[in-house]
Amino acid sequence: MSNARQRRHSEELRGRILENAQEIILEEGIEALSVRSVAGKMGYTAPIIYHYFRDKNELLSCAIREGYRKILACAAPVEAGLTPDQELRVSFKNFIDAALQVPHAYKSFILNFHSELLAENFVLSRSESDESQTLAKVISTLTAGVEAGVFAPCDVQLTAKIFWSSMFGLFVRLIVEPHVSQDEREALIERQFEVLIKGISA
Amino acid sequence: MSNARQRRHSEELRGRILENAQEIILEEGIEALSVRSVAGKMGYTAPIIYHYFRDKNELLSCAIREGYRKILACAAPVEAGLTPDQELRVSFKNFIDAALQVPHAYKSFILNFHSELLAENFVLSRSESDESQTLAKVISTLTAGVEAGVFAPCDVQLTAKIFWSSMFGLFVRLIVEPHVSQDEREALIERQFEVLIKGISA
Amino acid sequence: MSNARQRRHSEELRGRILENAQEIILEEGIEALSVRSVAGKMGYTAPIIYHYFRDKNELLSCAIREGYRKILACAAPVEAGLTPDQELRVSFKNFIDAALQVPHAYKSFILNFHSELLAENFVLSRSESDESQTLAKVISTLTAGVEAGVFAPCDVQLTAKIFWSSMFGLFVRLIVEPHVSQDEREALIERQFEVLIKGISA
Amino acid sequence: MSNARQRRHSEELRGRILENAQEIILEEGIEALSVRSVAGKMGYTAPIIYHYFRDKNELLSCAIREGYRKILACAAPVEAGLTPDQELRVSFKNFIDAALQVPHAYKSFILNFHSELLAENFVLSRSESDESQTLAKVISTLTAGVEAGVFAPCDVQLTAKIFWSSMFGLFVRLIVEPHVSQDEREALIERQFEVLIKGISA
DNA sequence: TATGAATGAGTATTCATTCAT
DNA sequence: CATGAATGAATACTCATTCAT
Repeated sequence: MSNARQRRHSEELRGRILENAQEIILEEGIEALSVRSVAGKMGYTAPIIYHYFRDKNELLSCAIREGYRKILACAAPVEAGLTPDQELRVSFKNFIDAALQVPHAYKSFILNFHSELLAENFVLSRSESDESQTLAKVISTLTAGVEAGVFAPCDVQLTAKIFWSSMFGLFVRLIVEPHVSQDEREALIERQFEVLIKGISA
Repeated sequence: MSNARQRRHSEELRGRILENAQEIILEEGIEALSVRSVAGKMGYTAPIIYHYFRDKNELLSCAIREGYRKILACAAPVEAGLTPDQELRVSFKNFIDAALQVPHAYKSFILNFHSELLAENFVLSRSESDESQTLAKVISTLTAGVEAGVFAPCDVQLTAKIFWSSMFGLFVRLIVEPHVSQDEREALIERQFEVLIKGISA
Repeated sequence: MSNARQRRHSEELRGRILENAQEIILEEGIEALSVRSVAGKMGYTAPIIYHYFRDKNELLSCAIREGYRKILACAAPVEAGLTPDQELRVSFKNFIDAALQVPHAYKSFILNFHSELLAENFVLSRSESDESQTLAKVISTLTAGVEAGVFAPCDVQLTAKIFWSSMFGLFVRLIVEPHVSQDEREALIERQFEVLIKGISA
Repeated sequence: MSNARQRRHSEELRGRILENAQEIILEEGIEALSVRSVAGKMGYTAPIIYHYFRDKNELLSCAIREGYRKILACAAPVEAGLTPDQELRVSFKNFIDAALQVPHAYKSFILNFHSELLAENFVLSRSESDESQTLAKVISTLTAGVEAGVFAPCDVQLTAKIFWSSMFGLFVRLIVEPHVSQDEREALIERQFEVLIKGISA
């Protein structure tokens, strides 16, 4: 068999390992992930993992990182033709709604402050030239709003960060507190937007 | 006599165990806490722990709960004679400043979503009659502000919650992202208050 | 307080320890008996046991021995005026019926072949002058039967032993096999007597 | 090739573990069997056991079951051409003689009322269609005897059971009481057969 | 008399990891 | 490529026992 095919096969297997690891994390929690549990889930035995990952830690890091990316990718794109404040509201609302349908995933991936992962997802401490994807859209929407005279002139970078972190706070609490009714949740999200939007309005 | 002294000794030892457990959690992370690690740290052997705690879980819960209380106790009380918005600003600012001096503690205790502890610290999902201490002060200040005509009339419960969770979000990010400069931090806190206060003002 | 009273108290406590140990054995099985479990059951702490028993083994031996004696004492005395074969039948029947009402007790005490206990309850290997209580009555009844011409002349000692051990075998199986219906049990006992009595009849 | 060899090796090792477990049970009693004791006896470390047995209980069950089978296998087959009563006498005699040469084994395995094993060895409570091997031969011999007019007509099932349990009782006592002389033993066995056979004769 | 403290030895079990094959 | 064997180091937990008080 050709070298190339082997390589493809090899990468594919590595990918499958990661997928299985993510499934275990989601379904049984992060401490249920063991070298053997992931190998066993795939019908393999433990040592095979070491062909593809140096040690358990590498496997774990990669799995969490990928899981995190997958989740962020879920954030639905926003339809065009909205006013800036609608845009902010809709995009966050979409994200939260999507997220709360798989709260487990978020608890495992977003709230897992795994050291290696953390550095990759800084939001407050990035330089302008290196903005996180997450933040970029907020910034552009805010800028548009300020230019349109809807939002008061301000340090857009700074404002985007506190907007984002405010929403993050509500988001985390909603994930972490399981007994908030749907109505209550809607009310909280709505009220938070109301306050924030009013707070940044012209 | 002996009885009393023994009892005091016993309680003191229990306390020391908890302190050592908290230190381990702080210094090495929560998964480094084992019955033996805490006993060993104190120069004891493992079984003695079971004199004071039914099992590891009880030890863990108590340690986390106490750690959490210690931290909350740090939140400095606010001086009198402030306007409602100043009061909110000062109390949160104090809390964040105090917290950021022991950021490790927060990562371990506040962000440790240990199941047993979580239930005790729900903020969003409490009924009115059972408000969390954390929230109570926010509510009373908001109410005072609304009555004074400083804040716009609103659902005070709801608004307090989103106020709190917004601050929580910023707070978590500040803990989690270690490379935010003091200036930047001040600016973020200031801006967030600005927006929130404006958002709820009359 | 007087020496005598102390002594009485001491013996009484020793007795209570044994009773509690027996209860544990009966209710939770023999491997549930630990120095601490028995002390705890009495509201005491473990070390007190060592005032009354050298070690756990002594406690265990004594408890089993006493339990065994209590059980044997249950064997109801037989009414007078019966023919020898009736007497045998009735006395064994009584014993088995009584025993099967607390099968747990038997499994724990009679079937517990604890080395020290065993020696005290030999049935086959006693000398004539040292017959076990258990056997004595069988022997006297057999003797009476032989003298009355109901049973065939024979080595009464030997016959008593095999009579006893035959019944013991049925008895053990009935205790050990829990799914024998009452009817089936009656039939087994009846048939066994029939065969044995016929086997020793004149 | 390698696959086959490995498999053989694997099964052999499993077998060796069981053998060592049985030896421990025989020599030191059943409560001396621990995962580590058996591994240690073989020069291995404990975890290897878990390659071959799910947990200690599986190891224990297998070991006891195998031990039991080995013992039953010892019961020598009976030569042909005997009368029914001779057949019964000889087969039981053989069994007892064989058994008493390894009395320890019996104490450990036959008298070990391990829950899982027990169910497999019920004798009294089996249905007709599901007779225990142990009982089957007794039944067939009895039937033959009844048909031949040697034994009195009777409920053969029932009679076989009491015949078996009577012998079981004697057998247990002989194992449990170590100080019965060979002569005495012979006499007991002989007398018991005499009585039983007379008891069921036509 | 009775206790609390403390321990040492032991239990079953899990896991990451290595290595020869 | 993949495995089975094997291990060392953990883990939580239990228990009998001792000793000073």
